Amino acid sequence: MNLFADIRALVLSDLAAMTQAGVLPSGLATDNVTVEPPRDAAHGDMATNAAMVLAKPAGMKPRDIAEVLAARLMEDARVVSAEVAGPGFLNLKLAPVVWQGVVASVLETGTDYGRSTMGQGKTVNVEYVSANPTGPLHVGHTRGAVFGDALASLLDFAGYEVTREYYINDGGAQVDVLARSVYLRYLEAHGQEVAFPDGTYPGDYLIAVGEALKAKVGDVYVGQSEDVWLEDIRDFATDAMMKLIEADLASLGVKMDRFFSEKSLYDTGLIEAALADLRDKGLIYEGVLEPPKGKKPDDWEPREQTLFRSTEHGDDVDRPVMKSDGSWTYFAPDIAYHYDKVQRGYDALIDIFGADHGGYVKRMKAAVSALSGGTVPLDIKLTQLVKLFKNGEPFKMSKRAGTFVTLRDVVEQVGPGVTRFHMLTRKNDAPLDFDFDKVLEQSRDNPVFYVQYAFARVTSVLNKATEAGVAVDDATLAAANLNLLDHEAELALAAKLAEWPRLIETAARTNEPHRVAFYLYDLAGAFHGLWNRGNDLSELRFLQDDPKVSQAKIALARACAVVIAAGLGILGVEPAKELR
RNA sequence: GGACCGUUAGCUCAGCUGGAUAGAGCGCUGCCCUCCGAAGGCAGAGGCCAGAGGUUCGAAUCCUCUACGGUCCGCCA
Repeated sequence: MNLFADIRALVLSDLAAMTQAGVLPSGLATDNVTVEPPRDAAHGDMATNAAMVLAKPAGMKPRDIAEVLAARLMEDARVVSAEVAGPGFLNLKLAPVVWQGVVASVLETGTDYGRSTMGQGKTVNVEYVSANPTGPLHVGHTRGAVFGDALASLLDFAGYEVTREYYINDGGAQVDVLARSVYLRYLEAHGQEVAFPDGTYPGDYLIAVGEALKAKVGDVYVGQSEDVWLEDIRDFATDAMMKLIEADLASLGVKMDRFFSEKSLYDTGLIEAALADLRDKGLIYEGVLEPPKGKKPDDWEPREQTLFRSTEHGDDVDRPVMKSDGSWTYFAPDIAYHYDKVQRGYDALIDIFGADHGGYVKRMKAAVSALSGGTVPLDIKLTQLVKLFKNGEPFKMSKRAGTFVTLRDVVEQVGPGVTRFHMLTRKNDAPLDFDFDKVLEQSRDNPVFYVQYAFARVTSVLNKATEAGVAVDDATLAAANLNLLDHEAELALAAKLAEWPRLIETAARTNEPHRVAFYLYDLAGAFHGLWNRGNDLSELRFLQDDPKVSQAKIALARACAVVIAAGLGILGVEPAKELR
């Protein structure tokens, strides 16, 4: 149930009737007719721009249309008043029974309230994290992980069929480096003194891998040359790293549906197939690129390479897919991977990259556009840097000084819920401050706490009511006499709940889960506001002497908690029944 | 030289498909704690939405240019 959609449907049906009656000319496009909450609550509950949108094509004055429409709208029982305002807005005031109905509806549908069918079961692949399998995840990955995971849940809630996917970069030189690093740890496990030259990974996390390798193969690789052990150790090490990464993700509550190996692309001929597809479309050629203007690399020399004509699909320059020595560039398996996603039949693709990969957006979009013939949209979301603070002081990370902050560090210090919620309190493309102390602060300016506090207060009210012998299970509350819920402040809070289904659709359409976090903060604020008014005005308290009245008011409180739980569920955060 | 992202209150940031007098928290000023959880509450001040053009009934929102900040720019991953 989406109240705004319901009222919009009412507006459209009245407009159709006006056309029927000859008031409006036929054939008017009503796509741009909106019904939304007015910015200023004094204007009423909802506003429609119908008269303004239609005035020009109908050749009529906005106010003339608005007045006729207003009269018709008021015939509906849900509409108390419809007033023409400003340049031709129609402000609607809705009957209390509408808002009371929202509360009942929330309690009847539970945390599924707001679930949308806008996705129509279309399949969407969300690829995120996709960090190199060479070590534990760090804070930067954390933001991508949280964002991607919340987005996936959001789309699921909005009616899409979502696949969460991780692309393992296990085909390039970096996994060879990993293998050599593990080999050194392996030698170390055999009691040898080793040094870690530049170009190897010295991290402690490989010590255990070296020992595990020793346990598995004994000393057969000791003293052997690289060509003997490289492939085997590479597989072993990559496997170990992916287990580590999966555990990191699990600590944050992220679970992928599928891990896709870059290496598998080489074995299956997918790269060749993808490139053949582009070649058939006339988008592959041999050529020489211009050097980049302004900043010419010192060692630049023109070389003929195999190029993808990405400029045909919106890119700025064509991109090499094969190096001059005949091996693939990094871009080639990327193309093949997206080719595979297209072949799998997804209706839409979403990639989450770190902002430092912003330069790859156009070429990836070009590739998908070319591979799918423009039929599969690819949206790429960039997540900006996370700036760490400790007690207000910038917290510098340094691998060398050992102050390198991993995902695990963050989760262990502040918990997965706080981490996830806080990471979503900024738009994905804006930098984010993360202060280890402030995110745990229990005050109004910490959104995580403020939302949880609202949920905890409701739990507290439910407990008190139960102690007083008042039945407060959801079924009872939904069937309570909600007509008793008639104070303007209470109806305003119910109206806030009515915005939830609409917010879901907006957030899903724009692929912006942070909107959910902001909404929850807003809803929590409205709830606390009503609570505070109860301090001065006892009739606004949730617990009353008359059990019937209590039930009606508690129904409203419980409905807020249900929506908060639903929203937190999308963000992957556990609601807290009590705070200490 | 080019591409992408950003620029909204003193600070940190929201702002829906273009909609009415642009919002929140912090900070500031004033008042308030016997009260369902004061881990605070209420009220107020504070804005040329970076600048300039354009599109239209209407622009923080769309387009163009400029300024400032960030990220990136042939075979690396």
